[in-house]
Amino acid sequence: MKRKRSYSRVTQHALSLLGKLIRVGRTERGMTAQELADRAGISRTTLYSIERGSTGPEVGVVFEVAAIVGVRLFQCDERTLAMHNAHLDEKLTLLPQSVRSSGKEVDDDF
Amino acid sequence: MKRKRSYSRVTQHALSLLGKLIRVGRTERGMTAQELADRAGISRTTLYSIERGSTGPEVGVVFEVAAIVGVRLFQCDERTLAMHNAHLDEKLTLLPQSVRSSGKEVDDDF
DNA sequence: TTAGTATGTTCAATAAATTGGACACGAACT
DNA sequence: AGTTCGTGTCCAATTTATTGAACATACTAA
Repeated sequence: MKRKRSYSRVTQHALSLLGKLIRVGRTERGMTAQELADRAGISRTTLYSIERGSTGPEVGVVFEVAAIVGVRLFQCDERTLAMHNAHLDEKLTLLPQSVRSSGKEVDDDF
Repeated sequence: MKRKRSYSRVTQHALSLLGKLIRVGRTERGMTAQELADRAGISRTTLYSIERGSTGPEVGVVFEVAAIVGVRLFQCDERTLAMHNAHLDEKLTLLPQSVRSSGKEVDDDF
């Protein structure tokens, strides 16, 4: 079966933006594409498609590259990241483990 | 050649966090995993691995799923996203188009 | 200007993700 | 209680991304 997908504009814009942020970050740090690719453990070809904002590359790789050039996805450091993680774990235990018909609104900051 | 990769903690934490945010968002909206998967045009299996914070899934798909359940990656709407995009385009034209490799120091502060 | 690199971009071979199916288990509803 | 449905998780077949090589172009420093 063919795997044809569509991506919303938000997604495309977000990816395009991320790619540009990575490119700017890389250039500002004086790294060549090859250097950054080596550091992230990927090929220059893949980095190229990431900087182009392609939808295909693996999340892990994209996040890694972003981290290397100082682009923080959640605008916070690792400590804060871990903290939010822990907090969400709590929250997840409070939510119903299985969605039946219609669960509703809980609200939380962040 | 086998593709063995390593992921920094920041990346792992970010992915873990994102997965949890997606799961919380989905649950709060009363969607089943299958519903969200259908909506994103992916299989439940893939959504599962996204919610688990796997590094493998495609960025595009992960971003799409996030968007559907209301998780904003850059903490802003599509308008702002497009604006930042345009701004970065300007910035990119100002930066040198090519980086000279000079064995320069890069600080990995993450 | 020229030599030496960095980048844009393509492509076939290879490695890996995605898929639907399957199953057990647990939670929610009557 | 029993039953239905959502989830956790594994799998082989299929679809896809990744890679390294290759090349042209474009930029930077001498």
